[in-house]
Amino acid sequence: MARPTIADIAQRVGVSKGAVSFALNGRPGVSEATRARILEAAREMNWRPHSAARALGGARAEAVGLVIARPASTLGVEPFFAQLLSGLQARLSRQQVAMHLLVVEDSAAEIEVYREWTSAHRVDGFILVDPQVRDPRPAALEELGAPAVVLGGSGGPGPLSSVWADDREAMLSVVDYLAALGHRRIAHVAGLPGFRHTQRRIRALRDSARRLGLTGAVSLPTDFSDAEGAAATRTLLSRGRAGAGPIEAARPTAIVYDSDVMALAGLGVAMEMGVRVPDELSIVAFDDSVLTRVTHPAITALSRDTFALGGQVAEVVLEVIADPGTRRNVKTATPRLVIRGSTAAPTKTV
Amino acid sequence: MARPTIADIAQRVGVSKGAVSFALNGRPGVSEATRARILEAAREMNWRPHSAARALGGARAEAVGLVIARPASTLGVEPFFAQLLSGLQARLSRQQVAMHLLVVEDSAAEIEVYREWTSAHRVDGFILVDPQVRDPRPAALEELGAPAVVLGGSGGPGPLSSVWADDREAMLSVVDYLAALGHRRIAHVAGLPGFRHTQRRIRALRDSARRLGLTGAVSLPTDFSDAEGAAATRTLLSRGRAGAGPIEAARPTAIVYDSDVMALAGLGVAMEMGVRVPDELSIVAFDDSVLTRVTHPAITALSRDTFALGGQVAEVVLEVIADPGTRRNVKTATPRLVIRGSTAAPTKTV
DNA sequence: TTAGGGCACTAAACCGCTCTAGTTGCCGGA
DNA sequence: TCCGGCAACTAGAGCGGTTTAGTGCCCTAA
Repeated sequence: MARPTIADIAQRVGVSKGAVSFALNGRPGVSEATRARILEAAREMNWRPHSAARALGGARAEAVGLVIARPASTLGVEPFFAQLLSGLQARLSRQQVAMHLLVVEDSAAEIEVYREWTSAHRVDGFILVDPQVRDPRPAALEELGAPAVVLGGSGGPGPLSSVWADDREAMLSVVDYLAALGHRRIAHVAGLPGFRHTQRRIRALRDSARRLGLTGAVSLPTDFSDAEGAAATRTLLSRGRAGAGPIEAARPTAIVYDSDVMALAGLGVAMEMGVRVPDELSIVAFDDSVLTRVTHPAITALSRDTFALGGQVAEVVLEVIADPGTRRNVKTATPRLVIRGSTAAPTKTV
Repeated sequence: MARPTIADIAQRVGVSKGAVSFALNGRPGVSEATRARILEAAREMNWRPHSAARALGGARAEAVGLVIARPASTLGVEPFFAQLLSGLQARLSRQQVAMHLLVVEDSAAEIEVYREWTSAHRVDGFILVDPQVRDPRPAALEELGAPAVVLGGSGGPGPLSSVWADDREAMLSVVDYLAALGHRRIAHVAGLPGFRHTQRRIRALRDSARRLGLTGAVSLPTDFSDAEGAAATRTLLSRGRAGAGPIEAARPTAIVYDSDVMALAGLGVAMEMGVRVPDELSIVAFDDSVLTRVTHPAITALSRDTFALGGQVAEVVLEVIADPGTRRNVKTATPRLVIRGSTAAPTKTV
């Protein structure tokens, strides 16, 4: 038999479809003896449920959706995403919940996919990543009534659950640390300016600089690619070369990078330009991974357990799916600064 | 209205469900005027197809399945996987085909998931990764009649399509290169011994060593983790320290690593042990990524376009799904050796 | 004039499962 | 003895589509 259905089982055991359904789902309505016979027959016939048929009846899809609006090519570069995915999987697969994954062009396409997957009962909930400054997606998800959790959501208003880290506090800890070492000119190679967390970091740096009286604290936005990270570094390190620019345009003694990949690229540029790290330039990465640990010097980084983060996100999305009424707002541990060889007190040459 | 169905559309336009179905699927059977009215109504009512309902009727799921039997925690470490995923996505999303992703414990669980997803019409085909030496999975997929492509399949017998690279040739090119530099003692920190490609590489090294008359060519299997890579390196570099071991046990002058992560770990160990790279030890990675490019010295590596590889795999799986009769056996470009700073002629100290 | 064919469309079965509204048979109590 | 109640089970509608077997109707050609 191609694929046995409950009707086949019913026929074989000599009961009705309904009885088989009850038995297979552990529902009352059949005697234990009959249930045993049905289960045995199902096992023998190698029966598997047809989730599409169940979905039609309104059951769970046992899957969560993750739609990413980034060029697919950048996904593989960021260890962050892979780690996150791993963490998600680790938690989800414990309940045999799969992940439906799609990479799209932009937010509009992303919303359309939300629509389709929701109408089609293809997933039970969504994980929304890369929250933006004026982000149309949360409203769209609300309208659809789809359970969802925002990763990196600031925990602002709106009924969506979120899991987020305190970027502001993290940035402050970096600046404090660098300032304590004696750095006065701190630059920031930021990520995409449309991202919420990029904004939060930029603002934190600016505030912190004002408070500490640092001059020339500057944030350069990029697209997160190693290419733009390198370019930004080149720009920064070329400053004040010819000597007499204003103080703001003097070469920074420390650079904070919004991702490990960019920090790495920056380190490469520094070496290439003959700028010694950490003597002439301190480097801090706003994300930790294998990458930062294996370079020489190893890169001081804000470290967090991205794998665990994935697990937390999965946990919350499962909760929200189980009980759509709940709203969780989980603040994860603030990334901890791990001091490595790429940072030191600036030498007093300039 | 919560979610409009074709019945709602039919009622509104004043035609039958069948007519609506024909119109929405571009099938003949309705006049152009009616079709236009139906499409307009569908648009206005914000109708979306219900894929579960379609799946019940036997239609495509517009998704491919990827089940990975590895600890989820290792996924994030290997840039390879992320890159592959990106490449897959890039190709699949062009046709709005999603990916159904699940991480499981072992091959048995993997096969069970194949069963379930196939019976449930959840996916249209599978991508099978990490082919093993005596692998039960291809047979299981054949039995299920599920379209599938094996990534890294040797293109052996069996009706499954495959996409693979010539590991043997690649390994030969590495050994030839190292031998030409003057290396005689070449070690190999291999991956999981159960993997086909690990076996091919081990065999290629052994054959090559015999042909070139190299002594003490040895392969140490690992689990691909940086921890085991480091441990293997430590073992190798500790050899011949006290002096008078047999030649086979002397310290190698070159180590080939089966992954970039392990090569990185190995480089770290060498530095830590005070073994200078490349003077005292040459290092080659059997996989290229950001990782190998950013270290100092940068690591000589067998480079291939993993992103493109993902695209090829996606292409083949889409083909096989479109026409289950076809069997493609795509040999990808052999990884090309990119010479960087981690390899040099051995110094004649030993 | 009429048979025949094609077009536009309808009615209803069907996919596999769930779930509600019965129906049957048995048991205990009045 | 009869009836109510309950457990065990059945019948069948329904989920949202697709698809097949019609059904009129109009046009054309003999």
